Amino acid sequence: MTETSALTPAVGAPPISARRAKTRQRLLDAAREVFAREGFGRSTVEQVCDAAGFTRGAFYSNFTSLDELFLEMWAQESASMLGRLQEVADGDIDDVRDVRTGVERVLAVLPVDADWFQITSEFTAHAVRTPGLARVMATREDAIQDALLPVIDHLLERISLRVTDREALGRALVAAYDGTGVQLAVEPESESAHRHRVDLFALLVEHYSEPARRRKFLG
Amino acid sequence: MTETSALTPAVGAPPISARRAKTRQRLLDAAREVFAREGFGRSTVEQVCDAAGFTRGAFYSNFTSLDELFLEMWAQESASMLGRLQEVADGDIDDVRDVRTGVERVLAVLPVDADWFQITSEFTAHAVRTPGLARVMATREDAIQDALLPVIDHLLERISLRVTDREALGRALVAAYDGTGVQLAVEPESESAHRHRVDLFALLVEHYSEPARRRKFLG
DNA sequence: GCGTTTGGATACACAGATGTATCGGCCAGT
DNA sequence: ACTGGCCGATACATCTGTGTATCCAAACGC
Repeated sequence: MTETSALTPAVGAPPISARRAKTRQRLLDAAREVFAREGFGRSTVEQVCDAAGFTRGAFYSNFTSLDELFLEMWAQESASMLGRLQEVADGDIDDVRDVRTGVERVLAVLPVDADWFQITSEFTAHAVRTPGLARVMATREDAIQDALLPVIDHLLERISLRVTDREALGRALVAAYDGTGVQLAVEPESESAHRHRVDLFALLVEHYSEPARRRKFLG
Repeated sequence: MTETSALTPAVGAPPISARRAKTRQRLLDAAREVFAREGFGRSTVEQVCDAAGFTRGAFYSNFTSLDELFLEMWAQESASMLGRLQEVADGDIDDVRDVRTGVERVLAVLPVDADWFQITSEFTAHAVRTPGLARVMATREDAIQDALLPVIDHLLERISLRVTDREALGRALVAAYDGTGVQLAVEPESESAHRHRVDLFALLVEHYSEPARRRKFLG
């Protein structure tokens, strides 16, 4: 279900008071922290409540299960990421002169912290074996591509390039992001790991683009 | 001195009887199945024992914790994968005429099943927050590269190519493997997902290689 | 064959997590 | 202020998993 930011009270459901919204958010924030530290499977309701400064009563008043909390936290964080991506497209890109600087601009807004990688990684594993969640994951892939490609388009236009195969580029970038994420998480603070990530992204973008003015040569 | 039938007589440790080795293996096999189905964090000793057809007594007689069992299972599976990779290098490659067929040959021996992806994915997350295990992961990366690159070399030699930047290619391939693994797991049985994986591998190999006979042109 | 040893089964004591039922304080609106 | 309802705290019953101590049977040496 995509009852994401709870800004839209479902019809028939009681409206959410400001107080309630605040404790919900504190629980969500605490959950992110605890899941990252303990792992999703090993986290307990009580740990989350402790981290949020509540007792379990607050939790059961707001959520029915850890799974539900996890899902909402995930949706929130994903939405936030897509929002930041959008800001790159809307922001000032005059200083972007080549593919690399464009790539770095994009990567700067994506969450690189190990915490988020761990959460994502476990969620993925969890989702794969949970039919309902598998679709959430697939949807996420699509959403990322939908948000990412316009940004790429915009940046490439700035340097007179155009994407040749959007589908392939989108998939490859998502894969590259996930794959290099593992390496970044395993060897944190490694400068070379980050450089390799940028290299890989730039390579992909360049491979799937061509000069904007002319059609692709055949022959 | 009746230290007769020990397979690996670790100094100080009691030798492992054939019977013991067999139950250990049954537990290890069961663990792979249960971890994939339930997730590592949510698996219990009893679930593993049930799947293996034992009681918890057998488990505690052979392992001290689930972590230990997990680690041994992981090591076993990894070793098996590297072994199969080696077989590709040693096997008949006369029919490999281009990069794509070589890539397909390699990918065919790597474990593509969703089970293994899930296990790996959770283990990675787990390892990142467990200092001792992080090194195991880093070592695994190195081991994969060490096993993979000679195979690549061998296959490329067959079609008169040579690798230009081994380090970069190794990292990129591992990242591509992990990254596309997510996609394959999320949309199982998708033909296009597999094709995209092959495309990505081929692209990387081609980008990081050059004709074997001549040195790289500069200028 | 026959003890001896080895290895897995059984039983138990304990720790920790869950979910629910209930209570009480805090913040509206008048 | 007063009060009614919301919302988080508290207490309890229950369940599940763990680890260990002990028992019993099958395998091995002589």
